[in-house]
Amino acid sequence: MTTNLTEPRTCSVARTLEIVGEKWALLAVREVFLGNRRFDEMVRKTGAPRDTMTARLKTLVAAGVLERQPVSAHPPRFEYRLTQAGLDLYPVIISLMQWGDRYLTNGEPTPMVLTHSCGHTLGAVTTCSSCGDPILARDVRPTPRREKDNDL
Amino acid sequence: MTTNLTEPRTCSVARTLEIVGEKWALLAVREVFLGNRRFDEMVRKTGAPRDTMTARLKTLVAAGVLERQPVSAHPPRFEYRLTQAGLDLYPVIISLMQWGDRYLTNGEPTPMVLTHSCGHTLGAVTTCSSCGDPILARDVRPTPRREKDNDL
DNA sequence: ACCAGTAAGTCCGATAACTGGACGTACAGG
DNA sequence: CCTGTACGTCCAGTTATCGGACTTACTGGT
Repeated sequence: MTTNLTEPRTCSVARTLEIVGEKWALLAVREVFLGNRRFDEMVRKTGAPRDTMTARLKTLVAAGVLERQPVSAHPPRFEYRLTQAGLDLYPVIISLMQWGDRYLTNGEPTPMVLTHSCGHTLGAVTTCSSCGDPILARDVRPTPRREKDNDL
Repeated sequence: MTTNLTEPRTCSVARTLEIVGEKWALLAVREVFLGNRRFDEMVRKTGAPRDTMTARLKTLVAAGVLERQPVSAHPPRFEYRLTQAGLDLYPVIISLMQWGDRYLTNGEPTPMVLTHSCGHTLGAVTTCSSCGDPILARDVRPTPRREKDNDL
C-alpha cells in the first residue's frame, strides 16, 4: 500500500479545471479582462445561454475569481470584477489565445491584436522564473508528491 | 451594419477551447506530457470514463494535437504522442497548474514538483516576446479586428 | 488446452449539464 | 402608460457524462 501515488492523480491542473474548466467559464473571464463586466454583455459577447452564464458566474464568484459588485442601487445594476486570483488567470487566457492564433486561424489574420505597453504586438513566452529561459516540456522533470496519507 | 464586431465574439480563446475545453481533454494531454501515452493509463490517472476518454482522444487526434501510433501489431497496442501543436499546449498546462498551485493547495504542499533543467524548481512567468517583461493585463491593449465581411 | 490477466475499446441505461427561449422584476425616459 | 434595458429565473428538450459490464485480441503460465 506504499505505492500510493493516488490513482486518479491529484493535480493542480485538475483542480484548476474544476473551477474554470466548465463550458463558458473561461470565456466569461476573458470578457472581464476585455472590460465587459456586466451580465448581459458577457452573454452577448460569449454566446452563452443566460442560464449557464448565471451558473458560471456564481461558481467563479464562490471560487474567488470574480467579485460581484453593485454599481447602481436604483436601477439595480452589477459588475463582475477580477480579484487578484482572477488577474492571475491572465497567463491561462493568453496561452490559450496564442495557441488558437497559431493553429486555428486558417491563414486569416488573428481575430484580435494585443498591444503591449512596450509598443509591440504581444507575443507571449512562458519562461522559467529562475533562469529566464523559455520553458520546453523536455527540459522539465515532474516529481509527483505522495499524498499526505495519515502515516503519522 | 458597419459595427460588425460579431456578437458572439470571434476569438482564439473560444476556438482553442472548442478543442481542448471539453471535459478531460486537457487532462489527457497532461498525461501525455507526463509520459503516459497509453489509453488505459490515461483512464486510470485521470479518472475519466473510458467512453469519454475515447471521444476526447479522437477529437485531439483529429485536431492534430495528438497522434495515435501502433507500438505493437500483435498484441495490438497503441500510443498517443504529442505533435508540435500538442507540445505547444505546454504553456496552457503549466499556467493552469501554476494557478492551482497558488490558489488551490489549501496550505498543503503542491501535488507535483517540476524541476527545470536549470536546476531549480519551475516557476513559470509569461513574458512579452518583444521586451521580455512579465505580461500584466493592465499593460495590454486589445484591438478586435473586423471579420472579413464580404464588403465591396 | 485451459485459465488468468492486460490492453484498448464499445455499449448501455441512468443521471447531470447545457440549450434557447419565454417570462419576471425593477427601473428610466418620453 | 408604453417602450426599452439590465439581470436574472424557469422550463422542457437535447446532449454529455457516468460507471460498469462486455468484447476482442492477445500473452504467459500450468
